[in-house]
Amino acid sequence: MKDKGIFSVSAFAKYSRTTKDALLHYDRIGLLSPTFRAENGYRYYHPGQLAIINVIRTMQDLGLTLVEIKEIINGRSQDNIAAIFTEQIGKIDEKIDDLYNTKELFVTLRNNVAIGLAVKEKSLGIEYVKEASYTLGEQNDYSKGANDFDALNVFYSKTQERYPKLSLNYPVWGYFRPERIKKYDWRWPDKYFFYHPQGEEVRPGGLYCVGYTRGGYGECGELYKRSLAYIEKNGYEVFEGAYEEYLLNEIFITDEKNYLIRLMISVREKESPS
Amino acid sequence: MKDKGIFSVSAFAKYSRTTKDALLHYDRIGLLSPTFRAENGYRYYHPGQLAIINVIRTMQDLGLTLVEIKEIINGRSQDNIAAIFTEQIGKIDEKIDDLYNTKELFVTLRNNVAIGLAVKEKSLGIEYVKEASYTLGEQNDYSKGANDFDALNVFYSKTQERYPKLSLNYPVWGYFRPERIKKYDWRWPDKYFFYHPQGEEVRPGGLYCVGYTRGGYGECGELYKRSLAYIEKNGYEVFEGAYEEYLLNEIFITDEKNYLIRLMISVREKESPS
DNA sequence: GACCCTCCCCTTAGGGGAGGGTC
DNA sequence: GACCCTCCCCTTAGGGGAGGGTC
Repeated sequence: MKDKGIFSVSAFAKYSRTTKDALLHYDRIGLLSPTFRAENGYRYYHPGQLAIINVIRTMQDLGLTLVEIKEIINGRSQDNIAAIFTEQIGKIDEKIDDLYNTKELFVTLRNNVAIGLAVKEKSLGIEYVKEASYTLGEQNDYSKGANDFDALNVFYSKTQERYPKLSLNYPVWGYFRPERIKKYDWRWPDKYFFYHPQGEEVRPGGLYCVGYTRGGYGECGELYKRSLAYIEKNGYEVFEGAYEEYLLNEIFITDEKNYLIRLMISVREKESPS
Repeated sequence: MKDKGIFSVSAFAKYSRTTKDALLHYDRIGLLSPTFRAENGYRYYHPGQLAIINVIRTMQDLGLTLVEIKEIINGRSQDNIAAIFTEQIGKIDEKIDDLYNTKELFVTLRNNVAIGLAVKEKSLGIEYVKEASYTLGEQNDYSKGANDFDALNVFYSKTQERYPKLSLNYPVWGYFRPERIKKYDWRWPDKYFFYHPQGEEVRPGGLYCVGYTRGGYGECGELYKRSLAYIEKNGYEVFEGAYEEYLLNEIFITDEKNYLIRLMISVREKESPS
């Protein structure tokens, strides 16, 4: 039965660049039924029905569900359709925005791996580090028995308030004030921070004692000690604070005692030689 | 039981910015189970498990399914994760691209509505029209009993070959050669075309007799006749061909006999006065 | 042999109860 | 009273058969 311009399911599927299953589904939910049914139950479509397929496809691109499309098709007019287009164009812009944000995160994370792979573990030395933009939290509050988990939660909440669209999957790292480093007190960070492209604070550039090691969260006491000894021995002193960063963390490494840690302690040359 | 750093389901859900239902689901499918279960069946989570939640969330952003995430988590290393990031960054770029294409289509369609609403129906006149980029198909082949549906199918296939990423939801319009217009033969278009930003052909700028009317596909014979009479009466003649465009089609209008049609016939001043 | 039909089961990532126990 | 548990049912847009008839 290949009458001119009359299609069976499969033929119409091919003609309209859909699948047979999709057409059966549309028929089932009453979105688009064949123009007539033969006595044996065979479905026959008219080529003009391609128009409806196009409408459906366009609406699907707009992100609407088949039920919504069905409603729209029975009641569409140039005005409400135009409104839908305007609305959806806005949504597309938002999605593009979100994708850019996600991409930035992934690029950041991937760069960390690259750094992690290039770095010599256990290496240690004084170097000049450029400034970088980041988001730095407020001083953590450990009173009333609060621990670092509570502090982290506070940091997350406040950061999300400041940057509602920012992914909280950026790795969070810890800042330590110079007083605490000098006192060998590096159990819990003073502030949390993370690097991300929209960061409005600036991690100062300058001289840092930069060292790497492997370990779990908070497990780099040995590296602190080595760094402080190195700083002392080479005629420097702790200056503005320390940044403890987990370049390869649980996202990349299974063994939670083997993350790659970078410790950067801000230093300056000692004024009066000891 | 609010031991320091031990969370019940709901507490851990809040801490990890998920929902209780999601955590139950993760437990069910073996993606993330509580560190221990009390004798009464209560689930208790350790704060360190937040790391896994972060991994899951990041991977979900990457577009992976929970099953894939489960596999990755048991076998992740900096190398394979880095590869996944690189791969997904590519996919994000593609998605952004697709969204831009969809957006362009929607903007085009919405602009058609705007034109449609602004236009005076039945208006007719000679005006200068700027050139525009579009994609023009080859001459349609109506031999061997082929009809316009077949021709359209050919046009779609070839266009998709040329522009694999182009949405075929752009409205397709018809071009008629001058000879056919003069012969009052405007049943089936000579070529199909559609306007879209990547179009590589150019619809020539110049003088056109531009008219509007309401009707179904192929139902603007009356407008052709009126236009030809107008052209004749005002000392012009048909020049390069005609463009028949359905500004408001089935996407916007339910009544298939009431689409808004624009007919543009290329004209020039007659050389020898009749 | 290729195509059509009608069941019927299956997939993702949870959300929403119901009914009964627990902090 | 608020929280926890275990079933159990539900959602999108079809895809994939099985079993039996039809061009």
